[in-house]
Amino acid sequence: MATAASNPYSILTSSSLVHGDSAGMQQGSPFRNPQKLLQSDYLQSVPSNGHPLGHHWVTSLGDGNPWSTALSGGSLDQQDVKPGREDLQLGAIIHHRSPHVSHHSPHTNHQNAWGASPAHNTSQPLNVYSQSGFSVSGMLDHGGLTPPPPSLSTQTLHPVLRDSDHGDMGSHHCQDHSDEETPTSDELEQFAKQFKQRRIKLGFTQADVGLALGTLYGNVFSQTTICRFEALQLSFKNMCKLKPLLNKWLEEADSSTGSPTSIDKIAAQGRKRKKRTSIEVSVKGVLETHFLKCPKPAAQEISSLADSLQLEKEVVRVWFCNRRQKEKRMTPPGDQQQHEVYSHSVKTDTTCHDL
DNA sequence: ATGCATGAGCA
DNA sequence: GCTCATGCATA
Repeated sequence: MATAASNPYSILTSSSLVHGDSAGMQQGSPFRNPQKLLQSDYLQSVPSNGHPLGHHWVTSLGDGNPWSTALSGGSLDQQDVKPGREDLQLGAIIHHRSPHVSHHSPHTNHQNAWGASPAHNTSQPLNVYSQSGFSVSGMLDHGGLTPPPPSLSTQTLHPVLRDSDHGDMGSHHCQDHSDEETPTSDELEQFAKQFKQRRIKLGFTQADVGLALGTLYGNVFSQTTICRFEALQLSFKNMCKLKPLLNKWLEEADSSTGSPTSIDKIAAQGRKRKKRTSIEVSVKGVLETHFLKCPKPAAQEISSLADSLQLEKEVVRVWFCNRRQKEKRMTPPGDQQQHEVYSHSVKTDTTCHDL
């Protein structure tokens, strides 16, 4: 059906012209308390952790072990630097907007869903921009926005789930932080919250920040990523990576307030993208059902599923990938409290034959 | 804000 | 083919 006949190259022009409108609506969501420490189902390979916690981080250790793969994979130290984006290296941080944004601090406290913070984890190989450490109290001097509530997260973090180095890759988690590397999950949560407040206060949209990061440090990020950061919808490692950058931006933005200037106009990307497939709700329901039964269907099963649903196999495959990924993040959309999710069998990750 | 998609790295 | 980071496109 839908082919990429539209305009793959969308030269967006107005994304930066908006007056923080997107920012205004972003905080509207009352949030969802990420309290579903679900997915204990596919933590098949966390047998000897010793801790019964069902945090998703644990599950990560099970099949993917982000700490290990990412560290060795190197996807952490460098992200793809769009070659065609240098043009936007203009002045990204220097466009101030109408300060119509007052404080609204939604502090919808959602306690960090990441109970497990690998305190030992990834000391980012990338540059650590952390030098001033983002003073919490120092940022309140503007509008008197209320500081984040005392995080009632008494559940602190678990000191490490267990070493991730199972002789897979060379040892490297030698985390000797000097200041604030490897923040705790709680710290990340607080930072994200404060970051959002400041950002809005300054009148920047998420997209602005993403662009600014590219201008300042060469790493462009999309509105999506900034959004997910603020919403804590990234992996712990990912959050750790972005935090220093965003922290730096905050400092820059704070010091350069009052420099109304050029808006940036970003160019588009050259990549052709498949038109987004819109899966019907009914079909989604079926997929969900299958997912609950088997989060990791075999290729064969995917095929049959795709066939019965009249979807491309690839679409189904990707759907499951995304679904799994979503489960690994926290703050699962639409869930307020934990519920006993699909926690049953599925120990046989590769062989779930049910349909 | 989020759903579907891409691509790198790994197994 | 999976995970993971990331983003275009869209609701």
